[in-house]
Amino acid sequence: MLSKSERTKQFIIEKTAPVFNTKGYAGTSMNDLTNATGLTKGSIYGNFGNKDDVALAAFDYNFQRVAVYIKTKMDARTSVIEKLLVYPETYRNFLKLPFLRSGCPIANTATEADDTHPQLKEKATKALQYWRSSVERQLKRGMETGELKTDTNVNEVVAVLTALIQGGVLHAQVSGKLNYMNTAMNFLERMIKDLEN
Amino acid sequence: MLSKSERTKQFIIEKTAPVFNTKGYAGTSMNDLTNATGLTKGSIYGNFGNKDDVALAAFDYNFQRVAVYIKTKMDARTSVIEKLLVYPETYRNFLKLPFLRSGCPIANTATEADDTHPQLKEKATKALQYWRSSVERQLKRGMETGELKTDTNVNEVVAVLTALIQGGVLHAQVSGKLNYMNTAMNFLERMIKDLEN
DNA sequence: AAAAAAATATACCAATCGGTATATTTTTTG
DNA sequence: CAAAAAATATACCGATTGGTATATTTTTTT
Repeated sequence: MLSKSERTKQFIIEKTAPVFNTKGYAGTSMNDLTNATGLTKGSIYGNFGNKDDVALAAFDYNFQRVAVYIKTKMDARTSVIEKLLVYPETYRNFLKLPFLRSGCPIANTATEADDTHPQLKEKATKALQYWRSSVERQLKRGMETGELKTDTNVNEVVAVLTALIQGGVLHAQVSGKLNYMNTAMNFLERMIKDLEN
Repeated sequence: MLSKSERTKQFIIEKTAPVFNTKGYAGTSMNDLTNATGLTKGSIYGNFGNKDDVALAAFDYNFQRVAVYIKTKMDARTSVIEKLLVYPETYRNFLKLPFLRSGCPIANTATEADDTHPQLKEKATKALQYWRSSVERQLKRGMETGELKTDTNVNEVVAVLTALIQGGVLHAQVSGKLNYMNTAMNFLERMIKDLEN
């Protein structure tokens, strides 16, 4: 069984992660953290060294939730194209997913922490790298098995897929409307289906 | 001639705009503003009602600089396709442009001010609308003159163009590398050229 | 159940936050 | 060049910031 402190630590992360993703690192105060958890400052500082540590753990949690959600859906499918189609399907309805409602953790962290918080920025960098290499792996595997066209421009597909999603999320957040996201995802869907050999 | 206060007001905006775009609204303090301008707090509050007012004016300034830059380059060209190609050309080298170095004002504002600062969010919304309708107008004009294919999916081109740019800027910021941005811009360039009738 | 250890709450700290009243300087007007 | 007006600087305000020392409670061990 997990120790009390480990459970509380996890509890703090789960409760504060959405706050960090919504209000940003600089915009989230210790007061926000005590409100979100119902715990006192002393308790939070008993489990984390400082606010930074909570923010870093919260980012990992936020990113993992997205990553696990995508991976689970992909694992239930066989062909590479069907697996890749998880992306447009997911982000079409991203407002319905609680861990994506307040935006992509990578994008939110990247724009804020760019010059202000190096540790958070590095986490965002690693997360983006993970995402890209994950898509890249799928594409290469599909080319090896003969499912995808042999002349597939891997780098381009990766760049366009990720950029379309990030851009789409951003536009949906700003405009409050999903139609532009849907249009972008329609395009992405066709692009993915067009990879078939 | 501009009054002293009007000149100072402009001076404050110019000096603080990059700070807001880099550190974000919540991350920028009055102290940052006095440092950036060399003026005292009293002077800044003599020209602006509060910090919000400076931030809002700074956003307008940041966005206008990008908009004017793009428009100027476009006005020097005749065909719609050449005009649209200003986008990939510009964002390929966005790190060299001082007003784009710290990222797209819309993206930076959108991710931060989403739930925290309604006035800034509205400005970002308006700016994005302006951008989209500007691209849309070009496309429609191109279709009318017969320069572009008559079956051009206007909404889709607008959504993909803007999303690719926003996503590309974000990725470049996070990774510190321009290669993914360049790949995305290669794709965008081909897409634009492919609109020709 | 008692003792030891760990986790949480309370009460505080100095520093910084945005903002303001007032004094001083600079600009404009007569 | 004075006087009036406007702009800027100084010195302060209460509130909030992240953080900590210590007291209290809860959990774990014996």
